[in-house]
Amino acid sequence: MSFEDLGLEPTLLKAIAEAGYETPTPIQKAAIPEALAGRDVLGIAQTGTGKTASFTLPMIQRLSKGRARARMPRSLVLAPTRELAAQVADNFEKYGKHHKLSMALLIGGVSFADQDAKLTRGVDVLIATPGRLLDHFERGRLLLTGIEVMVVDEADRMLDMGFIPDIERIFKLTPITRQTLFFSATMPPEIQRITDMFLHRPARIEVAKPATAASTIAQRIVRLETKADNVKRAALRKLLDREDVKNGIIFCNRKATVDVVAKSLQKHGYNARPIHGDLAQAFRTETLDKFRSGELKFLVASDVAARGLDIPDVSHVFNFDVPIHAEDYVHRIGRTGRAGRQGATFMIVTPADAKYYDAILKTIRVDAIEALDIEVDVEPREREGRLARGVGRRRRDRPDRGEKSGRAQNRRSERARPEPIRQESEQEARAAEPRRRDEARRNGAARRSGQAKEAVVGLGDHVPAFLLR
DNA sequence: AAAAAAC
Repeated sequence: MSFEDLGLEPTLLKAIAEAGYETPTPIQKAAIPEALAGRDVLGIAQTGTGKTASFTLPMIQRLSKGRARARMPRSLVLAPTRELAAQVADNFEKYGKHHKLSMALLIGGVSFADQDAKLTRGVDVLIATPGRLLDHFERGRLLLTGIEVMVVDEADRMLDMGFIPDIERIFKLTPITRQTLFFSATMPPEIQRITDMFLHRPARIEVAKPATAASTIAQRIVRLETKADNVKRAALRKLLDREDVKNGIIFCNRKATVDVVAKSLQKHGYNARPIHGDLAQAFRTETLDKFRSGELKFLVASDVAARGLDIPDVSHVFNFDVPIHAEDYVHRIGRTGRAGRQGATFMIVTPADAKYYDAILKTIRVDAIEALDIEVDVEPREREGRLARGVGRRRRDRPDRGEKSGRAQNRRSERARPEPIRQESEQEARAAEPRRRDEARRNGAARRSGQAKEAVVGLGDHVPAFLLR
């Protein structure tokens, strides 16, 4: 079967051919005809399955007829992270090159005015992260009543990130006549509830996971006797030197560790740059561009880069820290060995990581990881790296149990909160942030005091997993 | 023991 058989028009077929694609992937085969017929689609698929094109192609075809009006976009794509949103925008550019569709990318960290100017001119395709989209909406710069097609990408990740109330709200701002294309790698109950509520008789399309890690990825670990970061960094350098690395991603659990490791590697003469959510968006974009083009060899990353990012051809993945959740390990190592290529991964494991490492072994094949001996001639420095270990990091408040209302507790704990030691980050300083944190605290309080069965305002009955951790 | 997302 080829793209010609899916019902796509000649101009699109031309763009697909020019991009070098010949055969549609399973999700494209199944989803494109349904979407072209105007049906809602529920796609259960992971990244790497060709899911982005399965919604951009039919959208371009549908939107090629008609014109956008000022401040009333005709379609909307929601993505969980800025990088993923930008990637969807690239996809529209690639396949829409022979159409004159207008497009706007609404993500945080970049100029508001430019985005607003585009909205004023009218856009066919709006691609956004939920926060910035609602920001524009609340300022009255945007109407969602003209939405013909709405796409939710990586819905289960949005759930993890606490975006579901926002998604629900955005759904309610769009007309019920819209076509909805909804994608998620898994279907936890809360996602099921959303699809039951907002999708109309969807075509349910489930595709197999892309080839599992074990086959093309060589997984190895390095055991260290200490968790001291300076020793871990020395071990990392040894690894980088002994391997023939074309390019590699080095994952750390904390943003502060990402910064320290990247700085340290640079100091030792390695071509490395950090990427995580506290860095300026321009820097994030630039770093990713350099990494994709080959100008940058080592990307030191938080889990912002673990999922979904389309970076073809990474030869190595290094886990500087053992990820706390086993599924993150799978996502991290999945950055290499893509499209049948060979990939190599290494992870530094210290005695303190035993519990998390065991959980990972249970998730993947137990015999899949090979241990490697590395000589490290560096003495552990325990006191070093205050930031890297999160000392002085602002703690999330723990509301007391008791009969006080959630609101009263919030006010009390707001006052009791100690001054943060380090400077507030970009996100933490946001004016509306307390709203979401209040919600989280209220839900957390209800849960802890055993009232979890009561419906939770704004989140439905389900308390997202990240609130319970 | 975390990260992600809004001037």
